[in-house]
Amino acid sequence: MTERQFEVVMAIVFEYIHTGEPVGSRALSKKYLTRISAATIRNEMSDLEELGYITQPHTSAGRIPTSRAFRVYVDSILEGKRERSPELADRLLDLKRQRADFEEVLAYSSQLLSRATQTVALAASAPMAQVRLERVEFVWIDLYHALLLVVLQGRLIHQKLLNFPCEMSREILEEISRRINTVASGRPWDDVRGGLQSFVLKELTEVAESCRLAMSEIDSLLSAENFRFFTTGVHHILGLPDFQDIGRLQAILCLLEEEDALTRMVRRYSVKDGLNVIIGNEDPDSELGAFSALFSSSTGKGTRTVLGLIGPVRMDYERAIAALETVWDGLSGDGDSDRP
Amino acid sequence: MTERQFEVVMAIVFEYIHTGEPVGSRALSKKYLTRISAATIRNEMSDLEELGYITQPHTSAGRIPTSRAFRVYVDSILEGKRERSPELADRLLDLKRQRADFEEVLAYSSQLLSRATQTVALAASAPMAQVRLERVEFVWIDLYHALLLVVLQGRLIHQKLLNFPCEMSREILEEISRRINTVASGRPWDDVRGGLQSFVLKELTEVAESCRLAMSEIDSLLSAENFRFFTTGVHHILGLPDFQDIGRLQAILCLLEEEDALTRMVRRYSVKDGLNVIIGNEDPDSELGAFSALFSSSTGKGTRTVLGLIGPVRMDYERAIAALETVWDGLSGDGDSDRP
DNA sequence: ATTGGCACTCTTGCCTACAGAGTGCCAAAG
DNA sequence: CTTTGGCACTCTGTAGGCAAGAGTGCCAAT
Repeated sequence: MTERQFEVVMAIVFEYIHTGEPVGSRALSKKYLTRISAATIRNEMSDLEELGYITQPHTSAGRIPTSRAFRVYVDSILEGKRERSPELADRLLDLKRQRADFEEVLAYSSQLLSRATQTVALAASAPMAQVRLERVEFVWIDLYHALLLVVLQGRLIHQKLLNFPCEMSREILEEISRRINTVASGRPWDDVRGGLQSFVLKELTEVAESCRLAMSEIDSLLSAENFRFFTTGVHHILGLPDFQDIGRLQAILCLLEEEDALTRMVRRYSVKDGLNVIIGNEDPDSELGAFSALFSSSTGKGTRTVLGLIGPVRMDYERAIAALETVWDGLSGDGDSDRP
Repeated sequence: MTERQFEVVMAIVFEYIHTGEPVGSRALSKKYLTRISAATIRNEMSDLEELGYITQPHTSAGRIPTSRAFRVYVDSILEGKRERSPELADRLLDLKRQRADFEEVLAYSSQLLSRATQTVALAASAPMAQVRLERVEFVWIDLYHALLLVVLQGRLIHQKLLNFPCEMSREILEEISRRINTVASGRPWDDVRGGLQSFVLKELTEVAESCRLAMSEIDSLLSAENFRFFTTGVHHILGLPDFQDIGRLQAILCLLEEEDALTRMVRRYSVKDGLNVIIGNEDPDSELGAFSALFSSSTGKGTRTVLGLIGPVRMDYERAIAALETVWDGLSGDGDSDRP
């Protein structure tokens, strides 16, 4: 692709993002590429169509960029340096000042991002296999129930109400906590789970069944699948002019309502740390359909954190990327040691 | 309103619910009221329009029932006895068998109801002012943080991560728990909060600020406003033929995403126990717009539980009411003493 | 009080015509 | 060989006109 073809692609994507309508050669020549005439641009466009960067909805309409063109556009934005949008800075100060529960911070980040970009925002975190336990606690409720609390590094807390198959006194629960904490505190769960299981079971044979239950619940709480999601701003995408036809909206709503689907998506598109951009149906297996997604993710202290947004393919990537990076900085920043 | 007018209203509503189109006199005469002729029905319809039960979208179109007609229709359904739909019974067995966390049961009920009715379902619970505390527990995290657990009757657990303004040792936290539990266990929070506050503060002056924080957090956890919502099935209402026009959808999505708005609505429309039906813009202040809502609610053991669904005004109330009652029975049933 | 008949009204779908926008190609100029 | 202006062609979207269909309102007869 020549330098000039690149410029044409960039101009087409830019114009299309801002108008939503097929872009004609004359408009390009007038608004962006005044040096070259419409006829020349027509020739270039003809070539670009063959190369798969643009398409015509029908003969004698302007051109629409394909996902390939969006990819070029987005990559070009990502290459350059962006400055963080200053409007969000104030809000981020609040976010850092209130040293709240990390889950609250996630929820707030999601809200912030959604409002800033007018798209659906999504924040999530999940423990990794290498996560280190701070402490495990059983809060006795009654003879058959206890609340299992797993405190991870960085004040992340996971919990589950347990229903034991046999009677469990307060003392036995304390005994189990003590044993688990002795072995597991400060160590990666993956390293201790094997030894711990046999150790606890051997010592406490009369409540073995309940112990096994407790161990397996800790296991599933700490499994890498166990993302906790915060989605915000679904109503924003209803207002977009792109989605008159409701079918696509329905598809994305189904996706957002099903935690399994979200998990699949997040696991698939945040494999490498940092900012990932997934465009429309660039990947035919994605469940995004006519939507694009940006994900920023990182792994720290055994916890995987993801912040992302989902919007129309024809979204203002420049603004979206800037907003995501700003909020991400606030979320993962080492402001006051609130986070991995 | 005469007996025959009532029949006409019922027939119009029934037909409109099932076709979605204005109902003409001829169709009524043919399908529902074969004894009387179309002309007679036209006369009745003319009267019913004056009475405000039906409207014409334009001259020479069929009639559309107003919210007043829907009210008559729904009241007539509610008067009769309904049998519980047997298809849901199997699922409810599962729901009862797994004696899970009450919040999990709520979430599952919401899913069940949503799937059964193809509408948005909503389940919620909140403590009442008269709620009795089972126990209060502080789980020490570090010198400045603890997890506050408030265990209510019926194994309902509320929690909040606290961030203390001064150092709090494990021992002090245990001391505070012990004091609170001595006074508050098994008693209504409203009765003890006043005395408790001064009692705890007097004894533990050096950590007074932190104690005050803890007390006020318990207060807000137990405030009647503090509903926990589970909404499911938003994608269903996108498929409905009624909402081509996206504006109304956006309104309802905003409502569903904002907990404050949901709380307002639930508090307003579940004042009396049992089944409440709110129709379209029968109440001009409601934020439902073009939607109807059914709410079933009850107060038991100091906890208010609400199960409801939101669908188009033109919804199949008969099915919806049956489904809601079935799931509600399962949710609030005394199956195995899991609930208020 | 009820009913059949008839004129009137309003929507919907369909066809045509037409303006507008954009391309593709060609021939001329650089 | 590249660039450019010109021109014919194609497709969309909109507006107007027309006919069919559905439903009402009214009136006179039962």
